[in-house]
Amino acid sequence: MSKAADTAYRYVRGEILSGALGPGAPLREEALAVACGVSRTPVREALRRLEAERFIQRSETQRSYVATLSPDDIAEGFALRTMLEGHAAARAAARIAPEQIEAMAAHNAAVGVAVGGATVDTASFVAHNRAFHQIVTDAAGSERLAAMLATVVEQPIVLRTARHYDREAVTRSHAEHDELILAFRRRDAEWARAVMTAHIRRAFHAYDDAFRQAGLTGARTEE
Amino acid sequence: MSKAADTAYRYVRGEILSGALGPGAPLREEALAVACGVSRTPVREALRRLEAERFIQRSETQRSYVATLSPDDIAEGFALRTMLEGHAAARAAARIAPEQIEAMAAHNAAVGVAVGGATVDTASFVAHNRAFHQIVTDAAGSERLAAMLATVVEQPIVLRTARHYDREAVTRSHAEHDELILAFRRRDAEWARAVMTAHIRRAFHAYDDAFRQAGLTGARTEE
DNA sequence: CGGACCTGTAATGTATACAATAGCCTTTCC
DNA sequence: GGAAAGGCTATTGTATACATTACAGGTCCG
Repeated sequence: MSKAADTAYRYVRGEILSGALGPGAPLREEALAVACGVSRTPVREALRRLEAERFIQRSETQRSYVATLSPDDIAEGFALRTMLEGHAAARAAARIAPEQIEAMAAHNAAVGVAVGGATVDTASFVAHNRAFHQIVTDAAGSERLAAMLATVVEQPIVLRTARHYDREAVTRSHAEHDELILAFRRRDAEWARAVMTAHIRRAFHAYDDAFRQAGLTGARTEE
Repeated sequence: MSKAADTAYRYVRGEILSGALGPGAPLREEALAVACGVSRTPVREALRRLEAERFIQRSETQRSYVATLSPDDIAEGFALRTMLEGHAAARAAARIAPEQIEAMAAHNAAVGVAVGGATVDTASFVAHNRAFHQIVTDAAGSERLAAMLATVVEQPIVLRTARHYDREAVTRSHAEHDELILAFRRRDAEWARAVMTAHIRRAFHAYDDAFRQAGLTGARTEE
């Protein structure tokens, strides 16, 4: 995407992920255009892209709103992420380069520092956790898969700013990352898939616990 | 989408699926605009949507071309479709309405007619097969899942016009559909998932065989 | 003779004006 | 006073003009 469209995309996406625009908030093209100093044309392009990525929903009358996720939507999002990221780990095990494994180890060492201090360094944890997972997605070598993951990975980020991470959860996360690295070193696709699957499932329940604690209706684990 | 944008979307999509625009063909906005009697603006919107759905790829310099799929892309597409449609079947088993099951049975009866004659009625088979699978996707009740499936289901349609279906393959397909209906009647999610998974995997190999027969490089089953 | 740069041409990116449509408020009639 | 209908306003859809960027061809210099 080019300059103005990219500006609009990042602006709207940022407003949504930061929580400045909550679920259901209306998105008027003209207002967004003046807010980020471009014309409506690139704003429209950004909105359509965000719609494809499920950040935005449109009414039957073509008006745009920040997406509202039901508990089932969230549970389903995690179910899809579990499958897709497990699959990505299996593919990555056969394709990942040694340098990428080292980069993952470096990011996970940083995660260890972030969760090992007196208080959990949430910002650092989030950044290195994201980078760690991104390497797996990249190593899987499937753009289609990467695009699908993009629509489910960022979904629950809104809550991240609202809560402190549970130390036990992030410590487990760190250990699971280490095990994934071991699976990659052995190039064991099924091991990698299993570790990643368990990792995302545990993250789902950690998220769900925090969600309920925040006084909202939790997602239902079905099936 | 509104009128002009929808016109452009269907026009370009149709040209790609019909094979009139082969893989790698350049897509110039102005030319497409005059071809379907609208301005560049709705054409651009259609191209961006088709890009999100992976029908179109863009060069680093922002030019648009009909997507070219490598053998690994195709194999990966089927792998994703296997996972996602298996998941859809499992979800559908818990949610599908009796009328939907009856509709599936009706479509599969039509499939039986299409594949049981002196020659296979390809057009009828394709139409009813598609409707059958669409009911499963709808019954799964997840728009996100439906959107993901849309990007992998149509992928290999280009070849459908070029070959006659193998009678054994379509007959098996018919039988597998029947078994899926049985699983739905019992509301057995894991049975439904297993049947659908096997169904798509078999379809992949049928596709791959036809692909090789057509003198092209077949997709590689990896892992 | 080859390569690099520069210029012309053609494509895409952006802005803006205009058209169509949906929503809302007001007004009018029962 | 309420409900329905009509017009006004706000928002999105489309077209077009202009800006910007990339590709290609040629020319100039080494």
